[in-house]
Amino acid sequence: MTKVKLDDIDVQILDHLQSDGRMTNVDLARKVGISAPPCLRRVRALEESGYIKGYHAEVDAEALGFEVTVFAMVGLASQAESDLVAFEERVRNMPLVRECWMLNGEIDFILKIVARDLAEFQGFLTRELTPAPNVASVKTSFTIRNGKHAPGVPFGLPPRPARAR
Amino acid sequence: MTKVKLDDIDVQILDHLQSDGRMTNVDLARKVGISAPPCLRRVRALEESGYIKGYHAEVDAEALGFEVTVFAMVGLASQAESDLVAFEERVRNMPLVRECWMLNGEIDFILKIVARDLAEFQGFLTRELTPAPNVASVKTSFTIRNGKHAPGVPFGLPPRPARAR
DNA sequence: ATTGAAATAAAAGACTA
DNA sequence: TAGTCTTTTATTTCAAT
Repeated sequence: MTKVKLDDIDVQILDHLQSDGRMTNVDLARKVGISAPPCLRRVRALEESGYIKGYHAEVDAEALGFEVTVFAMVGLASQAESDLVAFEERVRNMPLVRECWMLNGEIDFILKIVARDLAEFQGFLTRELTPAPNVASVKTSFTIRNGKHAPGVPFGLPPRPARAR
Repeated sequence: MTKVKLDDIDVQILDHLQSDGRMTNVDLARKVGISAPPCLRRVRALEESGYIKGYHAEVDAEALGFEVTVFAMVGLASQAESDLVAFEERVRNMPLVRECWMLNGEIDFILKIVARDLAEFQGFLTRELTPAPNVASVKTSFTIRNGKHAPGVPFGLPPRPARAR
């Protein structure tokens, strides 16, 4: 099911779809230099093998009334694997938590939280996140503004930065 | 150009496209309960007014060989607005920096950095980020794994959590 | 595995209500 | 502003190389 290796065209397809997920297949095919049918087959294969996990419209949070974005650093009392998994499962059911990453070092998790306003965020923090089982510490940092929001991964780098030339 | 107010159908459209950005207009129209042409007109209006900023394929970073995701907390020497903007402009030209948020408090910026491997990240950190003008401090936290990655904003919440009922 | 052509389906536009 | 009809364009399948 999973393709063994991606060739250069596959990577170009991923790069283009990462930038413009609604590009038509004929445009995509033209840009990567093959005809439409094989291009579509490659896209389907990339989807089925999991290299493409989904497609999403990027919305303007502020314009839609979500004016509060906060990063929360969460420390847990127990770092047993089952407790880490339980915490992840819990945040998966918290709509305001948009991203959750497990970190090394002192802090156990970093969460990206999006709320309509300060009241909504405060209610979430004091009634849902802080009182959650096993949560030992929560430190929050409010975002002032977003300076860059690039999707996904940095294709188009030198695969290995040449060390000496 | 910008629509004055979004009605319930517009919000449903945004919610659906945020979850599945390649849904066909016919499917979308059916799900929100209107016919295809007005649905497409709404989508175009949402795009042109900036509520929809773009569409992106979500790719599997690890499967594609990007095994290092790091959050970096960056403090600047000068927080004059022109210097803040200059830093944002600089990270916009760093492909490994995928997101940049300005924060309140001690730390000035949080960056999400994606690299293929530790060597690539270390090279970036020591040769590009730390030596950049005005950078006073950089603290990095490596991610162990991703527990949740939801796109965009939490539609489908009670618009105001009822305070008493 | 790609191409080129045919069939199907969706998107875009004109018009009506 | 929504809906119906029509045209255009894209997607998908299939035969052939």
